[in-house]
Order: sequence, then structure tokens, then C-alpha cells
Amino acid sequence: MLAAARAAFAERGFDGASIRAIAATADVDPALVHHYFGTKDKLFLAAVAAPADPDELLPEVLATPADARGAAVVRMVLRVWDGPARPAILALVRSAVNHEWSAKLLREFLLAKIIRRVVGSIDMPVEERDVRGALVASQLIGMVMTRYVLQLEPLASASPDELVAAVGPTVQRYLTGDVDLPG
Amino acid sequence: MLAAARAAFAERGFDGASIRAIAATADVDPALVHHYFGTKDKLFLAAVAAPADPDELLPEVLATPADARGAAVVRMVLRVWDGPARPAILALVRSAVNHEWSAKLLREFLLAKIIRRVVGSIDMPVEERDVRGALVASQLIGMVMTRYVLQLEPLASASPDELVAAVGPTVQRYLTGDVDLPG
DNA sequence: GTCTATACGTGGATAGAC
DNA sequence: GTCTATCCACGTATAGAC
Repeated sequence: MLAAARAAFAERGFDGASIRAIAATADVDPALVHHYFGTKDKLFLAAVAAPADPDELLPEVLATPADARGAAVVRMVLRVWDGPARPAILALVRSAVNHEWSAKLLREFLLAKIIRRVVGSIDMPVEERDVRGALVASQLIGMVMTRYVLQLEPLASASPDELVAAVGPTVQRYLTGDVDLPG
Repeated sequence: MLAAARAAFAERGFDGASIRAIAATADVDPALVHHYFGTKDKLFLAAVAAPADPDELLPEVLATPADARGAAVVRMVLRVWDGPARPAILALVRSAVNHEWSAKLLREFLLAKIIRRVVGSIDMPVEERDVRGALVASQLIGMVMTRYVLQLEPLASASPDELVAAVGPTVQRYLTGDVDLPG
């Protein structure tokens, strides 16, 4: 049932997905959804919050040498997106674009769970952490949007290895390279 | 009146923006909107299609030397987004995330009007054009999403010059640099 | 041309029977 | 716990008076 919700939110966005349709795909009564989750917001949160924990993949990334961290991060992102968690994250991204509260959710998730920990694992001046982290995020978000949301070819059909080879160096530069930093 | 529509679409997305609200902000009758534009889709197209012509800024970019093209592209993008066209593009982006037909619109706009012409102005093997173009798009889209949609700090508050300095080199590498290319 | 009134559908949410 | 029935708000779109 959460699976149906995730799929619907991922496919049609928060507004487009109706509780009725979700209930129909899950072969249950619409009233049941309310009974279990209360409001639509809560259902959404339950649907996206579950698989949003990257704690299993991050250690692997942090175990790579610092000068290969860029490629490792890109590979992790692709692995998550090409795995079973895609509907949940896609749903989160889709609604983050149209709802501020959801954008805040994604923002803080990115910051606390990903960016801080990736850049935090690398030795650099404190004042550079946030900027480098945001730059990394910009390239990763762009890659994800282009490949999975906008589906712009040939990026959409490229293999993970090819993508890692192409955008890994960019992330690496943002992490440890020579960057003209704001501020 | 188109201005009100643009603002509403940009702020609340295609679904969230109601013709009633648009008409209210524009101080006209909702029925008038239908009378002029017919359906909501047509109104949307009219609102976003107008300022979507970058023909004025592109020549300036193409006039820069090839090894400074990356920075020039980034600067152009920022200039457009920080200018009066922002609501229109923001509206297009917002709805492109949730509606396939709108995504297609944005995709083809990017391809035909921007990417093809920027990479087309640089001497490179034909089979590299699409890939390099898509990579450029991925970084630009990411920058825009991070800064204007997600509003992740400190990128959201950085000055254009700072951004050009930081992400310009990335775009430059995608355009003319040494990249491990898919395919 | 401009506005009033309204049809028509949809979707979230609730009450209450079983 | 599960489902039927229904309420209510909102949004698109149209018909028709002025």
C-alpha cells in the first residue's frame, strides 16, 4: 500500500496523485488510507521517509581514498537512484519543486545526511565546507534531474560507469580541487 | 494579466495556480481569461512562451573566445534568471517536473535553442556534441535548481561573479576539456 | 466585450453502519 | 477494522444576460 502511494507520488507528483487512485491501485478502500495515515501529508511523509536513509551506502563512500571520493559519491547516487528507492526519492524531488515545506525537507535531508558528512570527511578549512558541499550538490542534483526527471539523452541512457567517468572529476574538483570560492 | 499568470505559475506551479486567483490578482474576471486564452494549457503556453527567446544574449556568448565559453554560458544563464524573465522560466521548470508534455517542451527548448548552438559553435567531433551538451546542461540545470528552486545556501545568496568563477570551469571542461565520454 | 450564474467533475475528509 | 455514503471546498469551463 505504501508502495502504491510511492509510485503514485513519484509518477504524478503530490498534487496529481489522488488518494482515491492510490487506494484503487492498492486494492483497498480510500477510507482506509485516511484511517491509517490521517491526512494526505502524513501519507506522503510515510511514503518518502522510509527509504530515505542512506546510512548503508555512505560508509562505503567514506572508505574510499579522498582523491577518489568524487567518483564514489557519483556512483553512490546512481546506485540509489537505479535501485528500489527511486520512487520514493523521485516523489520527494517532484513535490519539493512545488511545495516549500517539501523543499525544506529535501534541503535539510541533503544537508544533514549527505553533504555535511561527505565534505566533513575531508580535511578543509571550515569556511569552505558549505560552499564546496553546495557545489557538489548542484552537480549531483543536475545530473539526477537531467537523467531521471527531464530524461535528456544521451545522459538518460548512459551507463552508470560512463556517468561516473564523466561527472566524477567535477565532483572531485568541488571537493578537493582548486575552486574559486564565494565568500 | 500575462504577468499575473506568470507569477502565479512560477510561485505555485501549474496545478497550484488557479485561474480564479490569477484573474483576481490581475483584477479581471475569470471568465475573461477563458475568453482570451481558451483553456488553462493555452494560457500557460502563452505565459511561458513569450520571454523564452534567448536570441539576444546568445550572440554575446558565441562571441567570446572558445576557452572562455564556459564562464560566458554560466554568466548568460545567471543573467537571464536574475532578470525579468525569471517568473516565466521558473514556471516552465516547475511544471516540467510534474507534467511530461511540459518536460518535453523544456527539453526541446534546451536542445534546440541552447545546447545545440553552444556546442555547435565549438569545433569537436560530431559524436561528442550531444554528450558534451547534455553534460553542460546537467551542471547548469543543477546550478539553477540549487540556487533558485531549492534555494540551498550559500549558493542561493552567492553573487553571479562568484558562481561564474566556481562553476564556469566545470562547464568549460564539459565543452572543450578532457572528458571520458559515454559511447 | 464584459460579467453573473452555474454546470460539472474531482478530491480530501468525515460520520456512521456493519 | 472495514466499507458505504456523503459533505464540502475548489477549479475548470460554459451559457447567456447586459
